[in-house]
Amino acid sequence: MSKPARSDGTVGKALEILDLVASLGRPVRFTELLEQSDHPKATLYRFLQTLTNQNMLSYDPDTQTYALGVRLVRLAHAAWAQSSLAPVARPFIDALAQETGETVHLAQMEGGQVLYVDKRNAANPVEMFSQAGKVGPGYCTGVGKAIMAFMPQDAQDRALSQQAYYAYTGNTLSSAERLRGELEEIRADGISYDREEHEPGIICIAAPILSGGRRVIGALSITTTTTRNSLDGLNTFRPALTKTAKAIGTEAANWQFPTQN
Amino acid sequence: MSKPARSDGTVGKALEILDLVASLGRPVRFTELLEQSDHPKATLYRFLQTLTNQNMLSYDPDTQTYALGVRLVRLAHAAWAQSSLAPVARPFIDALAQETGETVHLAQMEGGQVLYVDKRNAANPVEMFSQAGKVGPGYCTGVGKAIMAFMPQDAQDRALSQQAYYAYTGNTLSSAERLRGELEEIRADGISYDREEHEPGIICIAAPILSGGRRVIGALSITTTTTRNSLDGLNTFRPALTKTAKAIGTEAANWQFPTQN
DNA sequence: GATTTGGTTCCAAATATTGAAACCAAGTTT
DNA sequence: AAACTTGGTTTCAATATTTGGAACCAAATC
Repeated sequence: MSKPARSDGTVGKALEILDLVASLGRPVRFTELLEQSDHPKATLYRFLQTLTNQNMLSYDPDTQTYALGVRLVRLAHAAWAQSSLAPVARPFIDALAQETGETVHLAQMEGGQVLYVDKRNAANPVEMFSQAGKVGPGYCTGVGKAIMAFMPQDAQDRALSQQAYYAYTGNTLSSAERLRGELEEIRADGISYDREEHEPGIICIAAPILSGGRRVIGALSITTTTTRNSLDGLNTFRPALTKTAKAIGTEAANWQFPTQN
Repeated sequence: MSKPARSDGTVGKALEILDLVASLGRPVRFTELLEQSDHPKATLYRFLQTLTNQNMLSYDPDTQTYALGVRLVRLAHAAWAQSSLAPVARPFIDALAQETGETVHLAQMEGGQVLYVDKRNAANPVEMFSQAGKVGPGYCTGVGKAIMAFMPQDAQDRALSQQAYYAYTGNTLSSAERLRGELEEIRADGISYDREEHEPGIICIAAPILSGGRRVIGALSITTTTTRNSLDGLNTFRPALTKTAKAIGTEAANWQFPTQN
């Protein structure tokens, strides 16, 4: 603690409160928030008022609780649709899932965490809103490592410092040094693996998506279980995976919004 | 224009900018935003900085454009998951779609507009993130009218004044007075219809969802086309629809977050 | 009837926002 | 090549907002 945490004025504080509500994962009472946030009563109260007015929060008078508001859903829909990554990648992901018969993830990174923006499961063809938007740790997932490996130095340093390095399994890379070492290899190789580092029995192979072949904007992974398949088995998907990732990267770079001049 | 529009201080202005970016529907240049927003250069610049810092916007250095950021997607996921409506309604919607063989929508209202939070199509079993989050007009959709009909007076008045009353079709209710009249009937009857008021050939039957039988928190609709079915045909679904809506309403009211005491 | 708990309002002091204007870097035009 | 755009960033004093301690209110509890 005691991190000044570049706090971006009033707007930053308001968003912090949204995150707080989100992190609790359920509708919350005023007092509960008061305990968590270090704002005085009056201040918190006004933020809550404002955010509720703005439909960023909703207030349920029956239970006297605050929850995240519908405006977020609307904005997120727009975000998804106007991103150059997710909509562009969609058909490619479909194809890859089809071809491999395994689960495919598309992820971006936010604040050191991995954010899954799309997912395709060979079994049920389309995944649902309630799935996209999930977050996961960066340091022990295939997509997280793939993205970090290709970040510019300063961003990578920041990301490395934001990891928790909790050892989920015996294979988890549990220090910044070890992770940094692996990132170098990944950068050289162009591929990352999750060797049961996050969950026992779950393995994956991932590749970064480089916009125009240069700037990393996300990652693509093929996930399976050790009972279904193996790392060697995943390796047979490598050509398809890298080809798809590259295709998405060029497509995303070229994706100019329709109204260009 | 010239509407003071209860502007909730700095936070409100920042969110206004997010909406602006969202409304343009594609990545936008600084100057473009400058023209649209009535902020001076320096002010807009700082807002953009802040929002980008906060991952509410993303900046693409290649194209020099701003787009909505990934943090929104993460927050929206949480919003969806912690809402007492959408997750609770899910299995009911599945069942209703199954039973009727028609398309089922679940909607809430935000700022006079209808926001679709879930959708189930008999044909493709699950609908996708890119679909949930869409918005539509309130005054000429079944769900919109169902929700407004059951709002408390002051909220209804506000909603009525927020409608555009553009006549999409010959059947569109194109004035607040006519709409108000219909809302009364809907309130008495407990059911609303869309009689090709928004799109020719598209009809629907909708029912409000009342939390604990009192407070309206959304609406449920069964949609079809005039070629597939008819208003009379839709009416045969009425019992199933109202039963489902009522079931969701009680369930949502009882839905106390797990960690209760 | 007194006391606690949960929420809302007041107001002066502290702080953040504001925007005109200056500035800078790249491209264009002349 | 000099002058002039266009697009973006920074400065700084004036101004408007936010801040939070404390008072206040209502409802539930002792």
